[in-house]
Amino acid sequence: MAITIKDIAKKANVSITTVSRVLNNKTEGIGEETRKRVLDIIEELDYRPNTIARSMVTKQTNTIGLIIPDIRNPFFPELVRGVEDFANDAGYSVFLCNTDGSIKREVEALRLMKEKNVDGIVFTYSHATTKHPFQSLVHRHRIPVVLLDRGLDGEKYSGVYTDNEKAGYIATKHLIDLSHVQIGCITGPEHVQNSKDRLKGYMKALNQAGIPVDHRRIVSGDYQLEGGYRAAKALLEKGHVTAIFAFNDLMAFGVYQAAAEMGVTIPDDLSVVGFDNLKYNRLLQPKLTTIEQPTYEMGKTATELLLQQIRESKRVKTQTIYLDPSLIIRNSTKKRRTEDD
Amino acid sequence: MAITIKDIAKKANVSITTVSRVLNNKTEGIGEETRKRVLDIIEELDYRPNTIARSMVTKQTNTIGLIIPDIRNPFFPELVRGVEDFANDAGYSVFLCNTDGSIKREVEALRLMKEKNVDGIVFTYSHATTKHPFQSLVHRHRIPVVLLDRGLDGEKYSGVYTDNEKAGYIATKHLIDLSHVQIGCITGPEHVQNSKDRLKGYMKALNQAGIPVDHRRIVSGDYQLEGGYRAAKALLEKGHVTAIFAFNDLMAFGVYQAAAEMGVTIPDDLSVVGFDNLKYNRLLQPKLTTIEQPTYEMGKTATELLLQQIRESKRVKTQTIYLDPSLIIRNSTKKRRTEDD
DNA sequence: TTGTACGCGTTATCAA
DNA sequence: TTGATAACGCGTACAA
Repeated sequence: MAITIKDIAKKANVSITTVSRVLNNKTEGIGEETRKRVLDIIEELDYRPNTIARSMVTKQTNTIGLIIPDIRNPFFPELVRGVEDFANDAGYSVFLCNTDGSIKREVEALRLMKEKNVDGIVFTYSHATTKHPFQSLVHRHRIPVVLLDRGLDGEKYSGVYTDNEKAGYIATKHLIDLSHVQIGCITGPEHVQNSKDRLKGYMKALNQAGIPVDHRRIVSGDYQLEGGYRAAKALLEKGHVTAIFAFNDLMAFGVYQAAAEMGVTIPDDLSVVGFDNLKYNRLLQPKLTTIEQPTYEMGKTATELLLQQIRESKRVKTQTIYLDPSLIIRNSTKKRRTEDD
Repeated sequence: MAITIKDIAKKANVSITTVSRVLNNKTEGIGEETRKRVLDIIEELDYRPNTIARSMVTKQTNTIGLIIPDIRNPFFPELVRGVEDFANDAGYSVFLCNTDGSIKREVEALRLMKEKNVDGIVFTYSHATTKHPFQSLVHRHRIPVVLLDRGLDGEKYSGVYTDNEKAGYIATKHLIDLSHVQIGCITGPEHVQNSKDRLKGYMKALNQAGIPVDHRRIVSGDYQLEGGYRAAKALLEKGHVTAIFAFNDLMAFGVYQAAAEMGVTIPDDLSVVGFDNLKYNRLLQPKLTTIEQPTYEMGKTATELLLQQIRESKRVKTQTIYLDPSLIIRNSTKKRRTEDD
């Protein structure tokens, strides 16, 4: 059998209460002498309190859940480390759960987290619909939640996001500044909030420049390389684009592939802007102009917010934090060749 | 307050024992009628048993720990999904922990897992030294462990690996078959077992072909892009290599960068073989010849072994499983130009 | 300053 | 077929 608080108590000739006090650093009501004796014995036996038993009474597990679509999407590892590092430093462990963006699995994950009695959940919410069962679940269990990266209309829950509308705006503006007019864009899945916001920014930039929005130039992607490839093919075949704004780098990779196959040269024939500034996009030739979001930071911030919410369980007012994106100009964008050149 | 087994019992006019039986599908000793009644009420109240309380008595948490160096290394997400998917399907949750390959953090992670009472641990063991505190920890707590990807000399613990020696052999053999003689190699960190094994394979192939091993052609890397870059620069500057075998794709990426900077053309001036077959190495130009290992499968298999060990807690004999690597020939390797050409 | 005793929600043992 | 009750290991109100 594992060694328990009782064993320590017996060996130190004190009650378990006393040991418990020492364990929890209760300063008052304990003799310096006994404290030391207990501490020594704890050390000697390498005793660790049983967190399960402790949780039974404290109702806390020092554990949080992290629900994401798919860790294999290269955007997420950085985010996950942000969450993990902050959580660990604060004494929390994290359950990781992949849902592949399926509502069914999101609900399962949520239930699971509840059963595991996590103290809170960081959730990258793939479905920006208010009908998501998420709402009733969270509400019924009163479990602290912070949304991350992908949110929900309104500010009903705390959340940490990149300012996606702004990002979409500056990316598109950059292309406009390079004299591009026929600017295609490849969105993420339709139900993902950050994609919607990036699209807003895209349209805003066009409107502001007096360029009419042509819906044939807006193609749905899936945030995967393959979707970017297909979308780019469609855009390039229908012609009439001199630039493409892909809503993430992965899809921009697909654009590169499609362009290569079709004999379209980047950036001479086609300018490309991506999103995320993935570490390994430096492999691309030419180097990709892209939007950088502070991914690691986002994970950290979300976790910070969550722990805050957990500790001051009184209704801390929900906060929504938008972090600033920035445009990184490299070699995949270039001034459009005009008839005059 | 959350709803408990008591509430169900009261509402169904039965004892908690009966409810517990229904919950655990005890077939014998329960009336079909009462079972149904209880089940209905459980459904009606959407009751879920408290896993913590359950764990208190069963000594099982249905949780496993997964300890890896860094999820941001693109090799690991695939591995992690393999573990996660298998574990989840079997009703287990997984704690993820990054150690950055530091022994100190590995030990911390191990302790943490122990405190969280995980039923078992999947561990990618960065330090193939028998002095690792890991040993005493695991032994003292009698906690099932399966090593993954990176092991330990000997077969003291169950483990799932790629047959790295074979992989190193076929990669090198491929270069030799292309008439290369001056073949450099960039290893992983020195204390990592899989790097040692790959090196064995490399040497074996050279020996078999009667090519003397030149230790100036063996450079230590770190399994990171940057280390591959530095090592490649060293190899190319000292000259005398017409081919490089990088012990992972990430470092092969670094080789590409170094080559580009130094005006060395792949594959005309330099053949390159990588290792891992990362999904996004398809972005490289020319496409990378590499070793594929069944990463996802490895994660699955390791978890399968672990759960087996957990369930049949009687000393299941330790198993070591080697999965087969395969060589994927693309465009980064080419027959060496000889003086006769 | 220290200790006794109860409760957390569940399973398991034994009796009815 | 069912139920009363003792564990599991810890924190804590209350008593000493």
